[in-house]
Amino acid sequence: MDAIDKKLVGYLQLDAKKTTKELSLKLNLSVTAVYERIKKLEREGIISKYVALLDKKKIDKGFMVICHIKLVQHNVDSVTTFEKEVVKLDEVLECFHVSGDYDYIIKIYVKDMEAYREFMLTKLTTLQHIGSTHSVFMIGEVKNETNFKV
Amino acid sequence: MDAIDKKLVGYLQLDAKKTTKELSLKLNLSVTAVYERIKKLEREGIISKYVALLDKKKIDKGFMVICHIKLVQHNVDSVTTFEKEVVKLDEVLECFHVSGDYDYIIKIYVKDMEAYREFMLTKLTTLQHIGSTHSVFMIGEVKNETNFKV
DNA sequence: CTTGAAAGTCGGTCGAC
DNA sequence: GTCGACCGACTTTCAAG
Repeated sequence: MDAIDKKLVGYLQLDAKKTTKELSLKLNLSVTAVYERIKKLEREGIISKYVALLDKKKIDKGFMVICHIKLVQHNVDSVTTFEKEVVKLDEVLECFHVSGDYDYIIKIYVKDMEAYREFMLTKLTTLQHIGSTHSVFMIGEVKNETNFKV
Repeated sequence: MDAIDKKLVGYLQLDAKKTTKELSLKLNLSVTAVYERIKKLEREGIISKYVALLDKKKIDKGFMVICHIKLVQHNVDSVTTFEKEVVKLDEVLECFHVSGDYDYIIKIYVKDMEAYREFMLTKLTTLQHIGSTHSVFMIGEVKNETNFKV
C-alpha cells in the first residue's frame, strides 16, 4: 500500500461505481495501472467487498437503539450459544463483545419505538443466558460512515 | 417497493458488482426490467450510494473502542461546537447523540491501544465542552454488517 | 412487464516497454 | 512496476408488443 493505493481506496470507499478511467484521471495513471492496483487490493483482501448502502429512513429503519447486554454466566457455552443466536436476528446489525460493566453491545435498527418494544419482547429477551439489558436510544445521528482514512 | 424490489436491494446490499444479467436470472425478470428497477431505487434515494468496504485489520484499524461522552453543559452552543469538531476526527467513524446517562456514543477505529492512547490525549480530550469520557474496548466482533433485511 | 436491437462504454487480457 | 490496443461483455436507451 503506497500513497497511490491509499488515495485509490479512499475514492472507492466513497464511490464503488467510479470507473477505472475516472480514477486514472484523478490519480494521473493509466487505466491498466489503476485496474491492476484494484485487482491487487481485492486479491489481498484489503478491499473485502462492494456493497450498496440504503437510506435507513426510507426503508423504515430510522429508529436506532444501542443495547448493553450482560450474560448470567461467562462460560464458553453461554457465550457461544448467545453469539450464535444473536447473529440470527435481522434487526441486529452489529454485536461486539466488549470489556467493562457489560458483556456485549448490540446495535438495533427498527422502524420506531413500538417496533423496538416488539423486538425486545419477542426476540431479544427470549435469548438464552441473558442476564440484563440496558437500552440507549439514538436522538440524532451526528456521523455514520463506512470509510476509513487510510 | 414490492417484493421484487426488496429482493433486489437485498442482493445489492451484499454485492454491488452484480450485473443486471445475473440479477435478472435470480429474479426471473428481463435485464431491462432489473435495470429500470435499480434506476428507480437510486432516483428515489432508497439506494443512497455504492461503496467499497475494507478489511479493518489489514489497514491497521483492528482496534475498536466505543466511547461514552458527557458534555459539561447542554446548551445549543456546546452541542453544535462539539458535534462540528467530532465529525472532523478521522478515527471516529460513528457519533450518535443518545438518551441516558451520557450524551454521545462514538465509535473509534485505530491500530492498537497505543494509538488509542494517542488519540485520547491529542484529539478527543482536547475537544471543547467535554465533561467526561468512558471507553469500552472491543474484545471480539460477533456481527458487523451494513445490510438491512428489508 | 416483455423481447430484441442498437450504440457506447467498460472490464479484462495482451504484448511491449 | 508502467502503457496503449484490442475484444467481449456490459450498461443504457429505444421501439414494439
